[in-house]
Amino acid sequence: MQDMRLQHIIAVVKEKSYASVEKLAAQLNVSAMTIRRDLNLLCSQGRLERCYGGARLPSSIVRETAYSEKLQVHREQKLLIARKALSFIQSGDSLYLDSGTTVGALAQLLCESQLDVSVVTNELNIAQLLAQAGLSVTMVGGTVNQATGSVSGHASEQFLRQFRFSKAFLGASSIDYSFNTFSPNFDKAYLKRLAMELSAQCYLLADAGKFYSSAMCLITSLNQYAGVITDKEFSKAELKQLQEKSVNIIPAADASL
Amino acid sequence: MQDMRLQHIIAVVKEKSYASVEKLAAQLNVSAMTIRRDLNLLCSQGRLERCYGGARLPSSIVRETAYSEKLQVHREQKLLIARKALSFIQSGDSLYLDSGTTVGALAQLLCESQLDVSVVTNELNIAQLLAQAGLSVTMVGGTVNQATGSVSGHASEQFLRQFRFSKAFLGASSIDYSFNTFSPNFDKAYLKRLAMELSAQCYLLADAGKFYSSAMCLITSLNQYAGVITDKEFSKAELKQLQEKSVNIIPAADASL
DNA sequence: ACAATTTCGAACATAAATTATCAAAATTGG
DNA sequence: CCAATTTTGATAATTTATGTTCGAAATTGT
Repeated sequence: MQDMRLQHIIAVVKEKSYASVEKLAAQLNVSAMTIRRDLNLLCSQGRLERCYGGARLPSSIVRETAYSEKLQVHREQKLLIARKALSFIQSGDSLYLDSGTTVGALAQLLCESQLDVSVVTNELNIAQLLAQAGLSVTMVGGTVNQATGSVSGHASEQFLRQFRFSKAFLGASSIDYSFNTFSPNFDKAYLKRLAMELSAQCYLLADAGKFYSSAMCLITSLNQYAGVITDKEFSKAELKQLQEKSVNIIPAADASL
Repeated sequence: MQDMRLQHIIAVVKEKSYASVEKLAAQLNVSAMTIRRDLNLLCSQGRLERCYGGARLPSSIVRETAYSEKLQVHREQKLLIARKALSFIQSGDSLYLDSGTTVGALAQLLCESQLDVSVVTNELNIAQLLAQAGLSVTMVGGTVNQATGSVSGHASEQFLRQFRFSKAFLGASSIDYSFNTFSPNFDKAYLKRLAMELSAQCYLLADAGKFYSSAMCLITSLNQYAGVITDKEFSKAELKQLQEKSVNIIPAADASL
């Protein structure tokens, strides 16, 4: 039943570019609480944006999200994931940090930590952040992507092959029902695969919203990562499936705090 | 509901380039206090600028990065030099933009221009700026320098050799009495020389303050540049000397304005 | 420079929306 | 059909948004 509701909500928001909790609750004959849960779900999937009293279309278009602003979205989850990831890093590691806001959060924590590591990254913001903090950073060369400020392409691949890493921390734009990771961009997907080849261990950082959707380009399957660090809570059925595919899920929120 | 209000306010300000607290309060059926709170919020986000009794469009669309702040020092001179440099660029050029604030000013102007050029740069800020403006940008890979946010080193040299440029715009930290250019860093000096080798024409951008001091590492002599764009006013004796050494000085401030 | 006027922002009060929590209802899998 | 899980609804506690008042600060006119 809730599937219908979600569809309806999306439709309404798309048409009117805004919908209030109250009206949706009346239209759909459910309580406001249920609508809020739906909106929060859709928001976490990036399908719309939440605001006090309702929801509106995601304003992702062109809106100049400064990097630090962008980090604010789902900041708690991302930080939780990043904190967990940080616990896998030791002084002396040679790291590859992929592009993306969750990995960006990890970079921030890395700055504040006293860890002595060498970092290679393909994202301009991350390179800048870490360099300012005095860490040893190498920027991957290549074609700069307008939207994300990351580099990719043939030149990047060639450049990256000169390195080897003890650990890589990667993002992905989505994860489908068969537990494969995806990126919307072929060059980026390839670069991620390459980084995985060059790393002794690699970890996927994925917030709950990344699950169960897919993008154009396949990266790899979840069991290729040494660990998948996520804040998503899995049902028993899901956990069983994941175990069958020998995927190593590392919950972001637990013990270490 | 305040989300809608913010949208409306932005729209009004964009259209009329100014909106008063009073009128907005009347239009939107809320108290003046609420409008003030909204305006202050939008102002803190840099989406508009506050003024007594209302708000107006932000004066510069350029964002408040630490970078563009840095450009403020000697901003007029740098912009004058950059504007002159811009006049040498045509659509179709393949450019190398060196690191440094004066070249950074050129990058800003390049963003605002409608020129269709391909750019390779070794500075993170410049890469980001140009990419956001939708230009075709390639970032040079390599070790990131903590202070400047530029890359250099062996990996950068190797990377750069893959390219050829129609024009290069370079900075220098100082110029001595014998009209040689200098950099405080060996790797950077080498990278600049390399960029010059790979470019059909190269221009030095140097504000008046750069003259008559020296740094550790020699780059090259002034006559190796196709042109030296500067705001410095030379004496007749100096001009004679420069002419003897066949240095092509291009005054930043003149005619074209 | 001074006073009159307007605008501003802090503090409080109130209303609305949200979250957290728990129990009831619906759904699912055997 | 029953037990286990998930979804939903109701309530209280919390957070957020808005309006009002009033003294301080800015602007204007003289």
